[in-house]
Amino acid sequence: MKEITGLLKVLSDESRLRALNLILERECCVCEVMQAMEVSQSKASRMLRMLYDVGLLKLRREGRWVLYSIDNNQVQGHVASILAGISHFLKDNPVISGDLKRLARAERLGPTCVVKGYGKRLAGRIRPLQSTN
Amino acid sequence: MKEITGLLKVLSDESRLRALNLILERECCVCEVMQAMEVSQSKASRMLRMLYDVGLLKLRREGRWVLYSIDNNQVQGHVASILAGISHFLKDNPVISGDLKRLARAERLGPTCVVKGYGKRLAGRIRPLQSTN
DNA sequence: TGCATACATGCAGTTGTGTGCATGTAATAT
DNA sequence: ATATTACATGCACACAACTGCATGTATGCA
Repeated sequence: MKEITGLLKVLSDESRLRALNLILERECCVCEVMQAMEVSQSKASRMLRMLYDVGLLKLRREGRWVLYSIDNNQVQGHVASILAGISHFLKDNPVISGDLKRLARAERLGPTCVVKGYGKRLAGRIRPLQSTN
Repeated sequence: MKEITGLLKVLSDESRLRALNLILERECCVCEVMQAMEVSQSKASRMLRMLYDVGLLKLRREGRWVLYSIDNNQVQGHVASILAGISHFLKDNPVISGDLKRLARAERLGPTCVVKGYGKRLAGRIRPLQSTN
């Protein structure tokens, strides 16, 4: 029972749905998601972690990067049909389209890619362009 | 976007999923749901109302009763496949089975059916057997 | 070995959610 | 009309969720 309610709870957040949609497009690292969605690094990391925790994503390390992708061993049967049902609501949505457009331009350069040329830690300083959500 | 997140948010609560499952079994009034789930009248009313508000249920009045049932005009296509996916997680669940068993014994007698013989208002006094959830 | 980078996470503040209690509303019966 | 019944809802409180900030951890490079 907690299995399904936990899954639905994670999926019932717009930001996490947007993040999931990016991963459905292709494997992503955290910094690509934060660029595509224009959110803070900690938020991007947490969204992916929550999707991972309910078994939707798997991860692999590649150098300094952590790459998240759909865990097709887990996303099967009923879970897959739920996701399929959800993803149809995301088609033709301007927010989703914008995310995908920015993802195409995103570079795997980490949190500092948005504000370059600083010698100091910046991860916490990258702010979402709109503060809501 | 709010359409799908709102739907998932309503579905991400165990109690509401149990209530939905009862309505999937058959049309129910509020007092039948409260008996089957052993919850308070206000909680039963609110759960059904929330399922109604996101378009999963329709209602009709019959005398003093308000009967909720699946709104098959709305529950189609992607929404239907999401519900189908969810309902598979509910099969063979002891809580769900208990709800259905009590629903079979439930009578359409209103909130007072559990504690009979009182001359005074009782609706607010019917308490869930377990206070959790 | 020290530093930079990519990601994770503890903490705190704000906001949202779930629920009981009490009461309101609408329909029916006497 | 008045009382009773079935359901709805305002209010308050407790608890959970979301997120920014600051910092921790792990990997790679010079």
